[in-house]
Amino acid sequence: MGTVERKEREKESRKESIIDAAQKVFFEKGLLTATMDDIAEHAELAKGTLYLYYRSKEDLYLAVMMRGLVLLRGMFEEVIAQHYSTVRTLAELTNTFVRFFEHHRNYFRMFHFFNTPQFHKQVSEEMMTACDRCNESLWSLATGVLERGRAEGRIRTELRPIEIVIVLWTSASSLMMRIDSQGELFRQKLTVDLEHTLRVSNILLLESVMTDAGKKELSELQS
Amino acid sequence: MGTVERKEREKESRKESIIDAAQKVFFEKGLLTATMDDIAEHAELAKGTLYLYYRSKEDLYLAVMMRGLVLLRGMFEEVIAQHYSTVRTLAELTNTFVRFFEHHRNYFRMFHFFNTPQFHKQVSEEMMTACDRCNESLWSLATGVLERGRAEGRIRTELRPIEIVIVLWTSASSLMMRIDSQGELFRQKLTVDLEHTLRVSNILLLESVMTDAGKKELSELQS
DNA sequence: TGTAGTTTATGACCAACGGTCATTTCATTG
DNA sequence: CAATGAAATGACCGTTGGTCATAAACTACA
Repeated sequence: MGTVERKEREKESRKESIIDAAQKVFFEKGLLTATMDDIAEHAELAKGTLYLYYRSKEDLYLAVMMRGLVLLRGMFEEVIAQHYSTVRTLAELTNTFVRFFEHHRNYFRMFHFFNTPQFHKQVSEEMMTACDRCNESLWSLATGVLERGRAEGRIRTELRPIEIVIVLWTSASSLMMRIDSQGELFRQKLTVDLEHTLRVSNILLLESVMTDAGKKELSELQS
Repeated sequence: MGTVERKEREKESRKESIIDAAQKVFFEKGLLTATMDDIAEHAELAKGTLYLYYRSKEDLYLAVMMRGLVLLRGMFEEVIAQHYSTVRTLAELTNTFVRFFEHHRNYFRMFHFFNTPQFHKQVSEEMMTACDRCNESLWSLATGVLERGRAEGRIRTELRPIEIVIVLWTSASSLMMRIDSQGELFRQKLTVDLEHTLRVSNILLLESVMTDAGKKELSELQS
């Protein structure tokens, strides 16, 4: 009598196929322009059915965004699995984040709304904590590396590892967000290449949290 | 026959009083929750009248936001007028930005939407360029200081002054934005004091764009 | 296989809201 | 005091997120 289990599986796969549809629509139109009717049509379901599986449009949006977080975490894990030196690992993690931005921009864009104040109110408690957990597990990969670097005397101690992650992540994200939305404007009106700004800024930030030993190793890596 | 001039003045003051009403409502409810009916009521006008003066809700929002930009620019100008040394001026500008965040948080919050991709589409061309100009004039205050610092050999040359401004501004803003929306969460769940993170991160960033001479002067200022 | 009972799906419907426009009100002018 | 033009109004519209009474599909058991 595996009926219950089968139902469970079916429910799960239905949820997934709804996310598939939502992803297509959100990627194409963004949060504000996408409509639930639109998603329902892509999912070949009635609108009401969507609400049996997700509490709100925003919940659905976050469900898609979490796929991006999981993807990025996988990329981070791959880097760490290479067992580079601490300093090199940090540099590679930074580059990986930039690569994620370049290759999976649709997912990256979704991260922005997670920081929008008004956005949170539309989201269910469960989905919010699920996202928080996912985000935390991502950051903890980096804090792990930083702790090792601290023990090795490569990382300065003014900031805790978690604080360093926050600074690096926040600063890189917001610069990439700006590239995404205003990159062309900056290039044309101010002749600024924000991609260049991003690369240099990442290096400067990394340097700024490293001891002299760390800086030395980092600069050797650049060449 | 100053009729035309008087009409012009009246129109201007009507626009201002609409912004007054909009400001009250936006401060209280934010962009998404605030409604045009709400603003109309506060302005003691019919909703249709608002649209005689502003093209859209978003235009109105930006009109309020620009007050914040102007206010901040004034604060920056005051700092510069003190004629501190270049390094000290930069440090003071950074602190001023943080102070603006602390004392005028309602304005600061509005800055966020300016970077939201979907947001731009609802905004009229004129309002957009007006904001751009305002923002530019703000940033150019800082680039001016940085250029002087460069000439004095206090500022590194890997990044152009405008790029440095972008990095400092973007990174500080996004950290403050996070403090605003998730500060308590971080304090409770990760025991992280993001205000502390912000202060240190600002110093690290400043250091990272300075030459040794600049760094020396900066560290003397801290004590 | 038939039927009672339960789960899942549906789409007409609702309320809220941004924005419009025909109509009215007000001010200016000669 | 009309005549003319500008400014203000609010009923109205289309869109959209979300709901819920009803229907369809599926399960379980006799």
